[in-house]
Amino acid sequence: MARAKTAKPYHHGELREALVSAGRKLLEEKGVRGFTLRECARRASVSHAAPAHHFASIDDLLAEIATRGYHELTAAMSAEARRSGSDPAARLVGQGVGYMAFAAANPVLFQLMFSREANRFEAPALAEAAKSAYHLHREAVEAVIPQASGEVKERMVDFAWAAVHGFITLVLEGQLGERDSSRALKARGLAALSAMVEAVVRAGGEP
Amino acid sequence: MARAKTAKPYHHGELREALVSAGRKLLEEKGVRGFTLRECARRASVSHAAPAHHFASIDDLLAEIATRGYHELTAAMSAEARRSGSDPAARLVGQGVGYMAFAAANPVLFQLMFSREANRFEAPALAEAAKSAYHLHREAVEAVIPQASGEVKERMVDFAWAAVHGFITLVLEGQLGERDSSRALKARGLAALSAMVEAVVRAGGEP
DNA sequence: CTTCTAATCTTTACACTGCCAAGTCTCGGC
DNA sequence: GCCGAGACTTGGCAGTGTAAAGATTAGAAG
Repeated sequence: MARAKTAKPYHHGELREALVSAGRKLLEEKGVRGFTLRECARRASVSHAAPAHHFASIDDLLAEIATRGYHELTAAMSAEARRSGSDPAARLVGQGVGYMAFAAANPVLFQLMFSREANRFEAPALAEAAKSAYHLHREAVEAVIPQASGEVKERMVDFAWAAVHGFITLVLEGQLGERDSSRALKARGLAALSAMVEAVVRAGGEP
Repeated sequence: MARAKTAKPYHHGELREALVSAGRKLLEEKGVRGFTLRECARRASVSHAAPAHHFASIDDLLAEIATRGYHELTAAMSAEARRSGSDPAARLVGQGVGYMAFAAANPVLFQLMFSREANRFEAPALAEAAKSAYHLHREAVEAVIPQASGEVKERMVDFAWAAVHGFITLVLEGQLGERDSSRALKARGLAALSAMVEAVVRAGGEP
């Protein structure tokens, strides 16, 4: 029988993408505990069992969302680093700015990415995506202290990441006093980044 | 009618405590998403609706668990600081050790305490408990750099906490390479703490 | 163009969840 | 002894994840 043009087709066509996109919004709105497969399906205008053909389980969808988050995070970091010129220290600060901007724009996703919930469903693609972000950071730190020993470099890579990541985590959760986390990041983020880079330079320059 | 001694009494007696205790274990076992009110009730050998008389909702129970987590965290920090003697720098390192030990022993709870999920609870007692941990830390940092300006102190309080917190978060999630997070914390935790204190002392000593 | 297969989506079903309402039991004060 | 107030249970409802089976369609094979 002929179907009216406005009727929705039986096959969605890009359901996988639609689910990831809807899921991401839902995640930011309701948090990890409020995240629901059926609601994702609803927002994609599809039956509640449709997602099963694209994701084995709800954790599978969350893993995919987290993986894309890492890709976006990596992109944000390297884009901001590129904008910061060629000075290694400036580039490291730039990467940090990109890191913060992503976290501020996707706070719940950011926490999911760095939570046990994410790594639990062992997804190789997720681990891979996380690793590439790590390597980007490692190179940026090592470029700032090229003359330092391997041991010191190792420590400074950890230290720099920890300082930035910890700062963001605490701000996002409102632990550092400020109510508006986005404003707080802008206001104090650069100071935190500067302190971090300064500490790295000092530790790396004087053995 | 007379009841055998072995039969369980109709009134539990300490159900609230039992639920908190069971819930805490369940949380570490299954994660935030696997946490279930009915399973808590089951583990306390009680009907599924019993918890309602002690906690208004599942978030209420989670908030209570998180609140106690903060109390324990504060206790662990100050106990370890006390063990570290009177030198401010040593005490600050000690507090960090206590912080790390708590996080390593209760990784899921730790993440819950510092997650956006916890902010949705809107529990005054939770906020209060978090604040007291913050003040403990603030005092320890300020004691290391008593001559610094208020502005610098402020920044270093944030910086020190961020560095420690970030380090733990990354280790717990396995981002820093190591598989065994407990081992990684012991192996590299002290180095991270030393780097942090050193940076604070330098920034506070030279205006 | 027809046919057939595989992929996509829907319907139905089941065990589970949080929470609400209405009962049952037991303790503590009168 | 009684009786009210809590503490707890049973039963029920809407919502969840996911498994099974049927409906629909796209796209290849003929």
